[in-house]
Amino acid sequence: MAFWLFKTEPDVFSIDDLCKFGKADWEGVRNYQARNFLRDQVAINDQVFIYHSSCKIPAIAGIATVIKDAHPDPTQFDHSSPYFDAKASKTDPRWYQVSVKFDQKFIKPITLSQLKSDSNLDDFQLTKKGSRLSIIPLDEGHWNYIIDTYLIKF
DNA sequence: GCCAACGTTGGC
DNA sequence: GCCAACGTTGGC
Repeated sequence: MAFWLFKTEPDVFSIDDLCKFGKADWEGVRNYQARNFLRDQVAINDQVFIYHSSCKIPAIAGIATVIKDAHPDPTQFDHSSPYFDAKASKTDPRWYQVSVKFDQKFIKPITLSQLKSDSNLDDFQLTKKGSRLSIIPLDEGHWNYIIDTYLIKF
């Protein structure tokens, strides 16, 4: 089992949407490095931090679990989709998605500001300046550290 | 294969 | 809305 952070703009798709629908196809990833992670490494049962970006308080908002590994992202073939890609074909798909299920929404999101000020997370890609990757791997140590340190326990 | 121009991301 | 950082494109 591996650990990941998936970015999403909450105005487009939020942890609340994932909670409401229960599961989702993680569509619309249009960056080759992120695509390669999705296609080659993300596996069923992997754990995923759902991260809200481009919003008032950027933060890890909850957790999801991978329920289906890579398959072609159908929005690349859909002319009416903002994710349409004229250079992709069904015989030679360019973009992939995985499917995730809702696991939990944090009562208190773990903010980027918190993570950035933690020197134990200096080598976490998310906290690095100019990090734009939307699918970020993290090791089990980082995953557990973040949960143990920042998740409010009840 | 280099690199300038352009486009996008995303924090602030 | 600004802009730094990064990714992509395309001429040469």
